[in-house]
Amino acid sequence: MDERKDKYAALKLENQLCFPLYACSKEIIRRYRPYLDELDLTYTQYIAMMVFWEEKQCSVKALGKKLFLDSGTLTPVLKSLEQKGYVKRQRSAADERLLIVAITEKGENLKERAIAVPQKIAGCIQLEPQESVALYQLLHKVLGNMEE
Amino acid sequence: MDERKDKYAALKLENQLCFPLYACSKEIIRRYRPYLDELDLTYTQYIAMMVFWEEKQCSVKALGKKLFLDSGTLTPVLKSLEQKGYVKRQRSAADERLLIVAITEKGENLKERAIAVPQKIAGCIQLEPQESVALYQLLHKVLGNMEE
DNA sequence: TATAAATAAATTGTATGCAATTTAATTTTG
DNA sequence: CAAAATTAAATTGCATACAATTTATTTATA
Repeated sequence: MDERKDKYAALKLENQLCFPLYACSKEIIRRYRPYLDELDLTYTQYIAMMVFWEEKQCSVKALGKKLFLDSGTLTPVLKSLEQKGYVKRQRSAADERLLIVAITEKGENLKERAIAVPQKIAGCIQLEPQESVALYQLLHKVLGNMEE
Repeated sequence: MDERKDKYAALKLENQLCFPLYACSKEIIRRYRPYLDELDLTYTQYIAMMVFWEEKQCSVKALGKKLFLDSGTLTPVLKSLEQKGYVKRQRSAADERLLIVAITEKGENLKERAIAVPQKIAGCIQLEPQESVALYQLLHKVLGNMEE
C-alpha cells in the first residue's frame, strides 16, 4: 500500500494527533481514580483543589481560565467541593457578580494526603525525565498556539 | 522560592503532565466542533466513523478496544450514527452476543466530505513536522506503557 | 450434558463538558 | 444620570465517560 496514493490517509485513526491525546488523557485520568477515591475527589475536583492549594482563593471566572473550564462545568464541581467541606463559596463584596471560592482548613489538610498522588501517576506514565520534559513542552506549545 | 525546598511542588498545576494533556485534548476537540457540525457529527461519532471508513464493519467490543471506550459510551453513539443512517447495527449470526456495526453507503459518502477536516485541525495545532512526530511518538509510548 | 464460568451489550447512576440562555450586577455611553 | 452594553454565574439541554449491574449467549467443565 503506497501511502502517497492514499488520499484518505489523513483520515486514518493511526495518523491522528488529537486521538492519542484524547485517549492518553482519559487513560491517565482513569489511573488517577483509585488514588483520588481515597481522597473522595474526582479528577476535576482534584485539579480545582490544586489551584486552591496554591492560591487560597479564586473567582469562578479565574479558576475557569486556569482549568480551561466554564461555569457550566465548575458550578456543580464547586458546590460538591463545598459540600465536602473543602472550600467556601461566597460573593465578592466589591463586585457581587464574582463568586469567590476559598479553601477551608479541611481543604488545606487534604493537601498532606494528596502529596503521594503525583508519584504514583508518574509511575504509570513511565517516561524518562527528558521525555517528560519534551512532552510537557510540546503540549504547552500547542496550548499556546491555540490561544491566539 | 527554592523549589528544592517546596515539598508540594509536585502538586502544582504547572508541574503536571496529565493536566496539559487533558486541556490540550479538550481544546483541540473544541476546535473540531465547527467542522464536525457541518457533517452532523460529534467528535466521538467522528472517531467511530474513522474506524468504519477503514474497516467497513466491526463489533462493539473491537471498536471499544480501538477507541478506548466501553459499551456504556458506545451504545448511544452507535444508535445515534444508525439514526443518521451512517451505520447499520445487527447481531452476528455466528455469535449472537456480538453486535456487528457496518458502514452504509451514506456513511461511505460522508468520507468525501470529512477529508477536509484533518488539514483544518493541523492548522490550529501549528506544530512543525518533526514536533508532530515527536508528540505522536511520546503519546503512543505512554499509551503503550499503560497497557502493561 | 447439565451447570458453572466467561463473554458481549445494554442499562443504570453519577459526574463531567460545553453551547446557549437566563439572571443579576457593573460599566459604558449618549 | 438613565439606557445600553458588558460581565460573571447559574441554569438548561445534550452528549459523552465510566463503574457497576443486568441480560443474553457461548464456552468450559464436573
